[in-house]
Amino acid sequence: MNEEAALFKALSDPIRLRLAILLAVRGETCVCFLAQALREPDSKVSRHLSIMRASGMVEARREGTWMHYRLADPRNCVEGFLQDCLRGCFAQQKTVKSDLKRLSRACCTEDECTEQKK
Amino acid sequence: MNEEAALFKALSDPIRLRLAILLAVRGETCVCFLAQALREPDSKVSRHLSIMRASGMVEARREGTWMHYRLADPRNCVEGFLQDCLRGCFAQQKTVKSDLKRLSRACCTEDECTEQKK
DNA sequence: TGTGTATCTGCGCAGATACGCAGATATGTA
DNA sequence: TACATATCTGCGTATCTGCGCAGATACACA
Repeated sequence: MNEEAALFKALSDPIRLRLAILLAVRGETCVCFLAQALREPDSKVSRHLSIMRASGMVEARREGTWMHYRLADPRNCVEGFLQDCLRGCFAQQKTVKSDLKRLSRACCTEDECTEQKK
Repeated sequence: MNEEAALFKALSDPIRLRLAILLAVRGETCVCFLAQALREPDSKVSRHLSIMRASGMVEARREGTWMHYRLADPRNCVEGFLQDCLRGCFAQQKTVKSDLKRLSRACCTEDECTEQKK
């Protein structure tokens, strides 16, 4: 029960919620792009991502100096519901739309953009 | 965005999560039965319920000395997802099963049981 | 080896949170 | 009015949280 509560706690901070939505909508993304999307300092974003990682909600993959974060595959019913919720409920949210726009712009001013988009 | 985060925060404490599940599964219930179901003191349960109420997630109705709490009707997509999650994901959870069993027992040792069950 | 970029972490502070306990409040009944 | 029941609230304390800042770490490349 504490583990489930920890999942909700991982989404209980506005910064973390925005990060989770971006990862849910856009898929794997590296820290610096997320920081630009949210217009928050790297260190703050990094710290929140590590909190989310500790809850098991996100996973990370290193590629050179970049760390790519993504939502982990749902391990149970609750995580499935939450990810559907992140993807389905927030697209029209004003803050989220701005975040997504800045994320696209950040990615596309970088060389690895094409690679980033697969 | 802060309002949505507040919803997750309301479920980020194990006591509140258990309360929300009971309300989702069993419907309107009064404080003393919830306290017996969780085996926690009334004052603690009452305080957590008031936190949930402040987030808009639950509503209360007074009937004599009893206060009946229930999940509020979903006001948006997120609240809908969360309530479906509460109802759908936790039924088999060990703690939840115990809570539900104690809740049934508590209701049925009281005169207003029949009324409680409608 | 040294330099630069991206990311993470230790620290101290301010404010939030959860707790138990005692007492206050609201209501019903006599 | 007085008393009982159910619920809520104020208080003090311990713990947790989020923050900015500075510096540490990890990696690529020369």
